[in-house]
Amino acid sequence: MSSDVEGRTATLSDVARRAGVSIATASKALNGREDVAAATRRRVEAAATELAFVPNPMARGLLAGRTGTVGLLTSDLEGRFMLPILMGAEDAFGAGQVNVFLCDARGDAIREQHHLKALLSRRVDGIIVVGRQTDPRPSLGQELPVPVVYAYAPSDDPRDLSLTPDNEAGGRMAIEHLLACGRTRIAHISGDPAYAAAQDRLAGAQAALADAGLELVGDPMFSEWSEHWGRDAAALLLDRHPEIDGIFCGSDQLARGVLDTARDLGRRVPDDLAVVGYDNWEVLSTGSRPELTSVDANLQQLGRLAAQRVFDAIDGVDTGSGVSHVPVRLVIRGSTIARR
Amino acid sequence: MSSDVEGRTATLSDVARRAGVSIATASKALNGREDVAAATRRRVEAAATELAFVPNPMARGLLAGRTGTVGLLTSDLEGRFMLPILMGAEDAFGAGQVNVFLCDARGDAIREQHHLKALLSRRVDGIIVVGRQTDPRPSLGQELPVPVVYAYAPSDDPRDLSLTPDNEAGGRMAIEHLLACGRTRIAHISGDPAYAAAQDRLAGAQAALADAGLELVGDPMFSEWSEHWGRDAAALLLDRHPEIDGIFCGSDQLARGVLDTARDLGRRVPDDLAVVGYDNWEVLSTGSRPELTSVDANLQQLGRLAAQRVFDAIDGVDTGSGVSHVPVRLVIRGSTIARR
DNA sequence: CTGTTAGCGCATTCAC
DNA sequence: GTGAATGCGCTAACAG
Repeated sequence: MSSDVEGRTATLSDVARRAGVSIATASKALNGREDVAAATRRRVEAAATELAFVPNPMARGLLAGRTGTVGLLTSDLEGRFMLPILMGAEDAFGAGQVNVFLCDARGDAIREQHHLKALLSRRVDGIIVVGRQTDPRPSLGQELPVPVVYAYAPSDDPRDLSLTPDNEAGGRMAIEHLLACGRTRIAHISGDPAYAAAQDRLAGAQAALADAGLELVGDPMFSEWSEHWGRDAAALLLDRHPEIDGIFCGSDQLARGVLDTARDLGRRVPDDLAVVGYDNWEVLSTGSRPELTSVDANLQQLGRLAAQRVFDAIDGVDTGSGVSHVPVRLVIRGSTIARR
Repeated sequence: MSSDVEGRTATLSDVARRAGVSIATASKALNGREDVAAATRRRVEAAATELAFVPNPMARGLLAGRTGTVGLLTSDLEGRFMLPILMGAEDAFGAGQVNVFLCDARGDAIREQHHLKALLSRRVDGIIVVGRQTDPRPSLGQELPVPVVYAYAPSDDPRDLSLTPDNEAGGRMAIEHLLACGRTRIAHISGDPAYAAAQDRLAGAQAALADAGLELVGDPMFSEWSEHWGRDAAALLLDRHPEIDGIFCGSDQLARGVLDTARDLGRRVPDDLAVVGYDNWEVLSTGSRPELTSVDANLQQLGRLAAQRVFDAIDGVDTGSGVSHVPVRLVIRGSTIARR
């Protein structure tokens, strides 16, 4: 910032004047076009460096139509799922000289439209739409002038490209791990049954049990995604089905509640009762006693992938469409396998 | 997006043509300037609406020298403090037609410089620097062409403007509440003593106790910001000082650990032991049994304030400098006052 | 009150 | 090889 011309930040014409050439030549030289003499190019480049010249992206964008920016349109920044996705996306874009506009719709469709307009008017090159649940959300439509990728919450229109965690695989994985730990009398506690996430995880769990010739003990316990419900549901379940030796929970909060109740009832975890959570929300999963085995949705990876897809689409690569399920992984801790 | 002209997004000249006026008149009408006949204005506005006209910020910025964008430079998106600040800032800016560039330095000074350059080359009108601790951080310098406000982590240069939570007031508040609840034998458990936050909260607590002619019971217990340490520290404290009737914790995680230990030892909360946490991290503070009284740093408010300061500075209002301490508030729940 | 003119900073024809 | 001219979309002067 030190070598500005008269306090302004340097412009291309400043560079041209200093190098003793025309604006057009300076432009060509700096943009690496061929039809410019090597010596001239060096002079221009030197001048640009001395003036700390940085092309004005607005002037450039006005012509080119490409801005090197993308929009991140989140439905609601609150909630723990946004952040890792945001990080992944920002990371992937940042590495590619692209800057990210962050827009938070606060769960409001009107505001979302407003932000969408703002992003388009700024001529972003692409948009990632991040939802806070894995339930399908309304598509932004097919008429947009830039590629759009939906992350976490898939679009309800199959012509769109969506990336969402593979909750069914997560459910399978949790059960298969419990089975591998020798548990056969397994129950399931989850949150709001209206969530696709709750249903998908349950479906995966039931499929895995069926493969082993087993069934859930008791009915799946649905209510809300809270620690309180985890405590209450566990008390009810263990009272009615004392034989239970494993519980798969639809979230880490629920699992924390289950651990609490298990302790109250004198059930040792993992010896008497193995517990698996979901989300791998570290503050919960590593703060508990014992620490919590949990399914991790690889959200940061999901964010990076979404960014990659947007990149590809911008470059004209066909990225396909439909809902793509991103693999999840199981993080094993003391609530299923005792530490020595 | 439906009424675009020939597939392009509508431009001012499209609007002007449709309204049967000149471009300049259309511009004036839409920008609310006075010297336009009411009827003309209505015609232009109608045309703009029909064409879904949105002014191109790049063209606009090219003239104004102002882009209507700000940079949010975070040291590390991870961690729970960023999000509310981000939300507050995004909210405040979004309301003012300003869009936010999000840059995450990942705790790396090199990457921070790189992002700073990118932001400046995009001609942002201002920058908010968000740090993840309340310890002073290196200033970006005084030579920047745009106003900078530091949020959460203050700058180490008093010529900069910084907003940071008033941790000392938070400490005072917690103790005063415990005193008001009739507790007089109060201990303190905190995290890493190298954090300014830990020291400031302690200082506030000690000052409040001194005002009441009291002292902390035992030494402040410092180690790490974890639930595990909360459990261990509480066990140690209650063993050595069984008379303790109140514990002020430097974080909600610590407080959760304390609650756990209290239950193990058969101490009823809040009857035998009142517990105050810090941060009001809802997943922790409202999931516990009983729910946790906690100091809330009003981070969203802090983000909004920071945005407001940047606005003011952009508009040439003198925003002063130095570190400004944003008030905190106490959220009272069952861990200090029993619910009926 | 309205329209004409000029120019923000840059990349791109097209003559020279 | 180089430079003069044109225009991206818009707003600020001024003239009518």
